[in-house]
Amino acid sequence: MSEVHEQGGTAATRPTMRDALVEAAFELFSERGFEQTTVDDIVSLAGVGRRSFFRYFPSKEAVVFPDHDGCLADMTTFLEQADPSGDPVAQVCDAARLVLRMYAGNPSFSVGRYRLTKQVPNLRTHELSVVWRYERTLAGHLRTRYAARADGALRADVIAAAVVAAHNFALRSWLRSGGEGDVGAAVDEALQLVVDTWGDGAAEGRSESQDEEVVVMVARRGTPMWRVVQGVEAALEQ
Amino acid sequence: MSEVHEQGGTAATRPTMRDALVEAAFELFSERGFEQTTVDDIVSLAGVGRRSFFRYFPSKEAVVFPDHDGCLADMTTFLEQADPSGDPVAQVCDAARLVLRMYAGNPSFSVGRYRLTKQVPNLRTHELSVVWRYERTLAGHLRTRYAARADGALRADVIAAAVVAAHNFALRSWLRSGGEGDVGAAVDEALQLVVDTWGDGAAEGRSESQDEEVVVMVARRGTPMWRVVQGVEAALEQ
DNA sequence: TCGGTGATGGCACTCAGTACCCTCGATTAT
DNA sequence: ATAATCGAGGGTACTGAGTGCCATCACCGA
Repeated sequence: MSEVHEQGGTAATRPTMRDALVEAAFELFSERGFEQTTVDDIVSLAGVGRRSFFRYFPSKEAVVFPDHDGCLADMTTFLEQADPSGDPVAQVCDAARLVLRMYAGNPSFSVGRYRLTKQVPNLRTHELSVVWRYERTLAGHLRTRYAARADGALRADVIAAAVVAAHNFALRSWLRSGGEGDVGAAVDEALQLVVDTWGDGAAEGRSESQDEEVVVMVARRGTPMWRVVQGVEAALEQ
Repeated sequence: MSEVHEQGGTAATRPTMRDALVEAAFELFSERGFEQTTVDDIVSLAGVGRRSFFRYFPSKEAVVFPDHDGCLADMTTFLEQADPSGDPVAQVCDAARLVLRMYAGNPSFSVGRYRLTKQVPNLRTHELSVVWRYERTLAGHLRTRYAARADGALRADVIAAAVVAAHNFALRSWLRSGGEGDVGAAVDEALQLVVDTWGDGAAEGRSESQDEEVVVMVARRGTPMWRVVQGVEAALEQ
């Protein structure tokens, strides 16, 4: 387990300039707005050259989301190390909680950023692409775990979208409140809906394990046969 | 029911210039790529002034999605006119099918656009914001319909995300294939997963109709598959 | 001390997007 | 009929994001 993703090498050398840029950017963004702030304004406040800004951030929007690259990498390694026999839905929920932890770890920054992204269309769009990468990462994990199922890829995409939606629902509610209350509990509650619906021991009726010998398959009349077989197969052969 | 959203007034006057720009843009995009094409290239091929391009499209990316504004408006009116007593999940699925119809109504255009958006990050991001508007529209409908439930807003967001994910799963598969096969059926099948999970008469409390609707198959773990299939088949198809 | 490497600054350039103003044609009021 | 108005489009010039290229400087191994 490496450190919590200090993307530089030896701990304290790299962050200086990058952090200075982020700090300067947020100072200007919050006092005069995103679109009213030019990159030249940021670099002159940070006391660095203009060219250096684009060495650290690919665009002016990216400086608003400086921590997501590392978090995405953390999520990726987390899922790679996940137990191949555990409930994949629970695993992607835990992966989503990594993102939450990042937001909750810096409430004032997160709330400030939220207010900013809410107002600036460009930032909203950029946030969508950030969220999209998380969602694709979760979906990728689920796809490999559901590879045996005929509808595995579809299930993976749907569940990943549901997890992200539930996570964002609770997160945004917390951000809207200004960072008051227990986000962790709120996200747990929201994700519970997804786990109850899609996780192991939910849905098409593996009736818990009251016996360990019996499997119950529930299907609506008219369900295509292949779908039934799939469900039974998944339950029996796992 | 107005016409299928001819956003101009008297049918044939408006489209000329807008369509000419779209056509010119796609010709250049497909032959030399999106980023290698400037707005000046487009307007000179279309034979119009540069300023006119930005009168019709707010950005260079927007010309790639010329039909989504109208489709979003159609979706909005469709949901406004939806039966307040019908299954809201089925309604948002039908709303999603409006988008599908737009894609399916012009396969070659849709496939060309897909190949483009797959390669160009800027276009992928722009597509995300387009999809996001659809999702928020669906979620808004579900929120009003689920207003009575304590977790209504959460359910609305999760279901909307699931519908969009299922729709896009089938749509993208079709686009990847170059437009071969029956998209409608594929989307129906994908959305069925969502309806089965979240729609009226699914999951949580639909024990009231368990008699004529549901079949329960009980088997011991280790039962040969053919025996299970036999039993289920007998129960389902009698 | 020299050469290499990586981080940074500076300059110039392209191009998206916008503000402002012009032209032209059609409609309408006087 | 002429003038005023208005809407669609063209043209010019400007801002600012993002990039390519090169110079500089610090550090480091030989």
